Amino acid sequence: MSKPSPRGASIDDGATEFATRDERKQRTRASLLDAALKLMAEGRSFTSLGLREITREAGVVPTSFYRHFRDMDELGLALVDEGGATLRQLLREARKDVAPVNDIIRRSVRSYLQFLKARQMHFMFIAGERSGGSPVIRSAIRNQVNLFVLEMSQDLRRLNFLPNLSTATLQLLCGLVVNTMLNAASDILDMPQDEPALEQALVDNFVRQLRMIFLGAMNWKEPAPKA
Amino acid sequence: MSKPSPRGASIDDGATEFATRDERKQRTRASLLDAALKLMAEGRSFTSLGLREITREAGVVPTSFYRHFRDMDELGLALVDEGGATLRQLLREARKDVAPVNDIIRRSVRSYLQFLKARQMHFMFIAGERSGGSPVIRSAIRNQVNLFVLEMSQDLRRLNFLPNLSTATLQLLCGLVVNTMLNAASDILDMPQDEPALEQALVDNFVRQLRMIFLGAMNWKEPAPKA
DNA sequence: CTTTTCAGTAAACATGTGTTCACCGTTTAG
DNA sequence: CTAAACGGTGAACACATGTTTACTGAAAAG
Repeated sequence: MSKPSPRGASIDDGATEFATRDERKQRTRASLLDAALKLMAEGRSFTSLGLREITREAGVVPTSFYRHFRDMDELGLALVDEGGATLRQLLREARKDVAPVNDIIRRSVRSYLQFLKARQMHFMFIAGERSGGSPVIRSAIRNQVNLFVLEMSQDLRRLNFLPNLSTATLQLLCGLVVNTMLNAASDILDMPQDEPALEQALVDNFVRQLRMIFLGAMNWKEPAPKA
Repeated sequence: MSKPSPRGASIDDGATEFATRDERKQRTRASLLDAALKLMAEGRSFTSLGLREITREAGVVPTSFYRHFRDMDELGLALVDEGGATLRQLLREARKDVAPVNDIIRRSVRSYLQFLKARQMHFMFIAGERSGGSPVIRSAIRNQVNLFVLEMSQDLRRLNFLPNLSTATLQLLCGLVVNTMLNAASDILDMPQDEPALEQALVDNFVRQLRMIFLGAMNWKEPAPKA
């Protein structure tokens, strides 16, 4: 009659039995974070999540929450950190596919989509709470995204991509690309996932948008610095 | 002499006194909508708003809510309608400033900013709930935004702006512009409003992003239709 | 082996929630 | 002028919420 919790990872993995105390703690911490993400994936905003709701979903008693986070904001910030880590990982992944200068965009989009599917919830969280919800986590997300933009522009510079553009302009370009990326993310993740035709349409549109942006960047003329 | 009101010190507005019943109803309906917007402006997402909270802010008793909306979703959809109307009004406004083909972008941005300030909350709502929160209002917003993109592209066509671009490409361009607009909106509205220097930086960045996009559009080559 | 530490538990609390119901007083329609 | 329609009211309901307090039992430290 054991009704296991509906979470994906089953509770006793076998490994659970022989885990050190600290490992166990990190484990329930992670399941709290996962619970929050899962609830958001079902169409709720972060600010609408309740503490009890999360602990219920995570399979612990409400009071356990306080062993890990002072309040909901702290949990939200932890989620932002995870999201930031995901973004950085995406960037690290992208650094490998630098070889063919030919059809970069289409290639990059392909690996981005792959990454997007693998971390659906993180992207949903970032894209969703970037402009809505609690000011504190909103600004934390903005920081992470700005950092991402910065790193990306540095990568482009290092690759000698559009070498005649100033650093500021490269950052402008990357900001535009990242906005487009995140918009596309929430568009794509919102789709019924059994409609490959519609998804393909969205992806094609995404690719064309990027092409247009890069076309603009390639034809950009740096203004002479004002006297 | 006015006859003494039985409820004692009631503030008559003059206007309130001589309103027809239906006008009064629309008035409290509007104050419910405004209350919701105001609460969101204080840094909450729509899904986190409570029915009682809204009626409290609006100055009516909770049960009155049901005289206007079946539930919170219905109120949310009403807000989306208002937001859509705002967008359409922005477009109508923009149709007037078509004369100088010279520095269109800077001019358009200026009037956009003016509009943005005047309807802060609507834009905050649209930009904030576009990717987060309840699926039903999210998709409603998406509809309104798509409609806006469509109308805008038709306007550009009518103005013979970039006449060598196909309709699909014009829509692509407008989608990109609208995304950039909405992102800029939430960036700008988030700022402490007594920092004109930072705001100017954001606006400049916004203008440059648009320039880059339009540059891309101007250099766009329509692909030959595939055999 | 003993003692301390500490993640998770159980019960209780004050307060907030959405929704229902019968009711009132004015506006509207006949 | 009378009767109906109707926007707004107040009390009540069953239940959910965040947080506190004291407790448990196993892992870690001595």
